Amino acid sequence: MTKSISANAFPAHEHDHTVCIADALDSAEQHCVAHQLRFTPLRRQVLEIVWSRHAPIGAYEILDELRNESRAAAPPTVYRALEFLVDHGFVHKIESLNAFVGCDRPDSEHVGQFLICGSCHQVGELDDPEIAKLIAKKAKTAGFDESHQTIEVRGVC
Amino acid sequence: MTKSISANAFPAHEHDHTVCIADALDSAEQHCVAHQLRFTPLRRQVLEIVWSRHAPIGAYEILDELRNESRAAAPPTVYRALEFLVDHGFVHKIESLNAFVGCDRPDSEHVGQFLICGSCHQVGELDDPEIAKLIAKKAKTAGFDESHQTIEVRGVC
DNA sequence: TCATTTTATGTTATAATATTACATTACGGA
DNA sequence: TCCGTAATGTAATATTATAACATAAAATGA
Repeated sequence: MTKSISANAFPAHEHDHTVCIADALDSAEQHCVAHQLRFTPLRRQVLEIVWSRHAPIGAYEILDELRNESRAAAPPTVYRALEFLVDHGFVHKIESLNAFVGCDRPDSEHVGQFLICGSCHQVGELDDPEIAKLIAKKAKTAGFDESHQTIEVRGVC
Repeated sequence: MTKSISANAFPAHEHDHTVCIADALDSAEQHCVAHQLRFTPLRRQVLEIVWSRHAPIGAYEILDELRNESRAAAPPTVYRALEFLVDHGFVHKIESLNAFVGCDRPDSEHVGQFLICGSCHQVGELDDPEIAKLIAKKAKTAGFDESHQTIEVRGVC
């Protein structure tokens, strides 16, 4: 591993992004081996496309990329791969953008807490248990049994 | 006013919903008068449709309702009215559902914190400044200047 | 190994959500 | 009353997502 596992928030501007991609693919591969999941060429290819930047990417942009890379692809091709990747924590969906970002911590049971920069359009991930706990507590107080949180914060990084 | 202004979370099962609707329309009207906004018949009609239940309603369901009520309507009719209503805090968009719910506190500068029940499909609103502040603080620590929060919690009420 | 079953992908069509562009109408202020 | 602006009507289209069914590839187990 060439990279720390700390809360990433925003990637440094000068970081070597090829390393990001390689690490993310490696980590996904390892997770799949460990959990007997099939990390097929298509899934790998889609994950690589998602990781091509730190900004969210839409399903149809992914589709275009796949076709550029001369793979037969239609919307279900993309959405099925994304479903797998999201289910296993390799990718998060940003609901307020209908778009997807890579996640490099598939193992951790984290909820996504996203910082979406309106200026550079990158997305940082704040993975703060304190926030998650407070929300769960407040929800419980209101008589609500929480199962999943969506937290997306707009602003400027 | 026949209804308390406390954090509403989930409406009581036996509550008189016609009162909800009337109050919401009244409060919107008052707000519009106070702020010189035009609460047109269309906007009122759309707000009333949104308030017809405590569950989120999609734009095209609203469109169907408008047509049922024999008004000429097309998608932009609905989306423009919704834009006005959302901009002025009479309605919130639930991003993870692509649907809309009424809000009865247009004046307060609250972020929406939504509790979405997977069982009854109603949405409660948790309007907790402590949560908002904690998120703003954590974002700031990560070097992020927050301007808007989207918080949507799934679970069972 | 081969047959069987399951999982993944290919392919076509279509559903659901949202916006653009331009015409028309209604309103508010000089 | 006239003018400028804001709101609405209308047609077309863009964007996001899923359904349904066929084919292929992989895992399982005799």
